[in-house]
Amino acid sequence: MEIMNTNMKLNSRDRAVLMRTPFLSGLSGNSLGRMFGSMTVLSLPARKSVFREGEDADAFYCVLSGYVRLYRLNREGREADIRICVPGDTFAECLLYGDKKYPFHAQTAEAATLARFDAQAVRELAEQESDVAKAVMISLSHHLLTAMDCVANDRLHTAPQRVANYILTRCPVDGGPASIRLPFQKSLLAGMLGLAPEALSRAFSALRKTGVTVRGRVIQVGDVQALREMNVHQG
Amino acid sequence: MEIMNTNMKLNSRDRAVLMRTPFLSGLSGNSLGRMFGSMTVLSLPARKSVFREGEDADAFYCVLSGYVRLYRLNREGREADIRICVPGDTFAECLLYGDKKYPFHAQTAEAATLARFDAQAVRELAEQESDVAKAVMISLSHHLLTAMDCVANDRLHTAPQRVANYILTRCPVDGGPASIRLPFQKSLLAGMLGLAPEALSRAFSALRKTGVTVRGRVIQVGDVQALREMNVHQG
DNA sequence: GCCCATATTTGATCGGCGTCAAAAACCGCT
DNA sequence: AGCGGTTTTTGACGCCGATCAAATATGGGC
Repeated sequence: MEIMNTNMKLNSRDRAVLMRTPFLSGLSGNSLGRMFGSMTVLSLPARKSVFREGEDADAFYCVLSGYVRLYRLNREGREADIRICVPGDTFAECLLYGDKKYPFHAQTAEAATLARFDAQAVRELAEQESDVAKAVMISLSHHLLTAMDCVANDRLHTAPQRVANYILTRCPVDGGPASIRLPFQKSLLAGMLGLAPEALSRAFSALRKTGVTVRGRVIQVGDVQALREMNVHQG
Repeated sequence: MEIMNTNMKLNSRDRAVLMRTPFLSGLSGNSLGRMFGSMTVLSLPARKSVFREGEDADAFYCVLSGYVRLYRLNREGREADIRICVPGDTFAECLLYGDKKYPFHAQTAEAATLARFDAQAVRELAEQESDVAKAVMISLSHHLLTAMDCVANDRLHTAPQRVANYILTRCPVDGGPASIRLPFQKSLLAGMLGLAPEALSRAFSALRKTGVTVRGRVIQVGDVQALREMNVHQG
């Protein structure tokens, strides 16, 4: 069942996440206050819809904890993830100057806390305060780059390459061995990479010969540099 | 060979295209004048690089005539289109508040005329003039929605479905027969839809049984409504 | 530590699309 | 209208990844 705490006080962790987002980190005290004024906080259980495609788009969101899937359905009901939002991510700001309807579904992937910003209020604020407008532009730019990356990645790389890329983005930059822990279920990662869970699983086993071992959520990389080069020489 | 006419006078057609872009159409006279001040016009022959991935990003562009491909390469040199820019489109505004380097290659697909805007100048202008900031936000929002559409489309639809969708976006909304003319080569359309040219060709022939006939650049649709429904019922 | 619901892996199969090569159609030119 | 370079289509083939089903691993609660 749904739990929604409007005007709930933020706990310190959530508050820290919120202040660190590109959206709020650059704001003056005045703008910040007004942004908080247009904001409410909500907590949702896992697999709960935040909004559905086609609904009136009257707010955008920032993830404070948990994960949110943005996805679309085809006519047969199969779903494809467009983006996985992690703590600190904002989503659906594109509606600020875009459509009047949400162009995709949003659903929590686990229990999540979200900050909800009233679209109309922020739109007006952005017209008046250049630091808010700048925050919106930074955020939109970043998401646009990420989305274009995603298109290129889907079109250029095979499943093992995408997985290797993902691992590399979460590894310390130097070569040598590394160990990372996935912050969420593998099925969520699969969707993020545009793969079926089975394909992700097979991609992991294909990477075994490049020194990648997986146990549960823990991924061990024998040699980060070698993994990077595998991606250069073959698929 | 390259022809670049800095401060060239715009012809009336190009000027009309430029004024109709979301970028300039909403600006006050003052902002408009300053935008023009940071702008130069260039004409390029077909297949000429506009900029390369990794170069310093010091300008963004608006297509006045012709087409520009934004694409990326994988390690084997295969290219994947990220976006095809048509007259009226701006591209690479994401650099305004994003990276310092272009994140993809841009190349003319045929002879093209482009307006080039100095990034630093527009960045400063956007800080001062809220109508410029708004234009940037509108443009970024729109491109973000388009890019997300593209991801969803790639992940959800087969080649014939993507082609049908493309045709439908260029058809009059009512049912009944329609005839459209592709504004560019089929190979460009293929890249736009994330397909090899051969796959596009086969997709067209798969659509024949739904009443789509292709001769050269002319596409005839027997029944727009039927095409729309084909997309509902099966791939 | 054990149990159970859930997540993940593995196997088998199949369709879709990329690639290479060759034939055909197209388009701009004269 | 005919010509020639380019684009598109068609055929043959193979690989990648989706799907379905069944086996196995995982991890949270007791």
